[in-house]
Amino acid sequence: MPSDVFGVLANPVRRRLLESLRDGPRSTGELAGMFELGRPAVSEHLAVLRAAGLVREEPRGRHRFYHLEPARLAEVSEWLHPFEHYWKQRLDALSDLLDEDNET
Amino acid sequence: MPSDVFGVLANPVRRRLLESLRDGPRSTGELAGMFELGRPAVSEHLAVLRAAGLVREEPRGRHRFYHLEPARLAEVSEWLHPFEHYWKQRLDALSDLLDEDNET
DNA sequence: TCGATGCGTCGGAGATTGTTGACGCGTCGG
DNA sequence: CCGACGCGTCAACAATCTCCGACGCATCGA
Repeated sequence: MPSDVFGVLANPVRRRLLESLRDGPRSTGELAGMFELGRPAVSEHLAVLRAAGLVREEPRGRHRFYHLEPARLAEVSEWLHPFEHYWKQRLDALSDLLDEDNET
Repeated sequence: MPSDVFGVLANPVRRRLLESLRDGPRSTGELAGMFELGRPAVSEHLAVLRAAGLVREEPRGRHRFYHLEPARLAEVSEWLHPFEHYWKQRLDALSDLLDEDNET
């Protein structure tokens, strides 16, 4: 039960769950059908995502729909930012070498 | 031995190692001194970072200096990008809501 | 050459994580 | 009212991570 966002994203199933939810809310069974995993496993992953505040659940009849709540992903983006400057500097130097008469 | 970048970043010690290396290359012992961890543990973490291509090692006498190699962090940034658009939109909508009415 | 230093690596103990099957609870259709 | 459905949760096992002490290898200083 990783409570920190980085730990949550370390699992590929959880990343794919978040990607799927970008297209709109999905029910548990719908999400579980996308993986070759048992439904309890997917349910656990959804619980982890929920505990981390990355999804919100909306009970609807006997289904439970999960909505994307990507606000906490900003923590990752902020951690990444100081490095971004570094690698973009390198990429810029590279593209300067590749085409010198093009400018953006 | 997580080989994927997300798994590597899941560990707080490895994240702090990368942060330290932003200020310039450091030797193993220098890095190990920053943590309340044994040197073998730090050495293992550095091996993980190296296997993921996030650091480069430069042997120098009996020391081994580690350099930051943040290029692969771009994978995380790229994965994050589609969500970034989403959460910035949500934050704007949130401030709009705060202006007119409140409700729990 | 010899001892000390800096480091990686191996084996194993302990903790954490991932997955499954079985079960219970609420909801819908007849 | 009753059986089927969708779902979460629990106990338990398997796999993975993390850490340490012990060891070996290369390098430096004397």
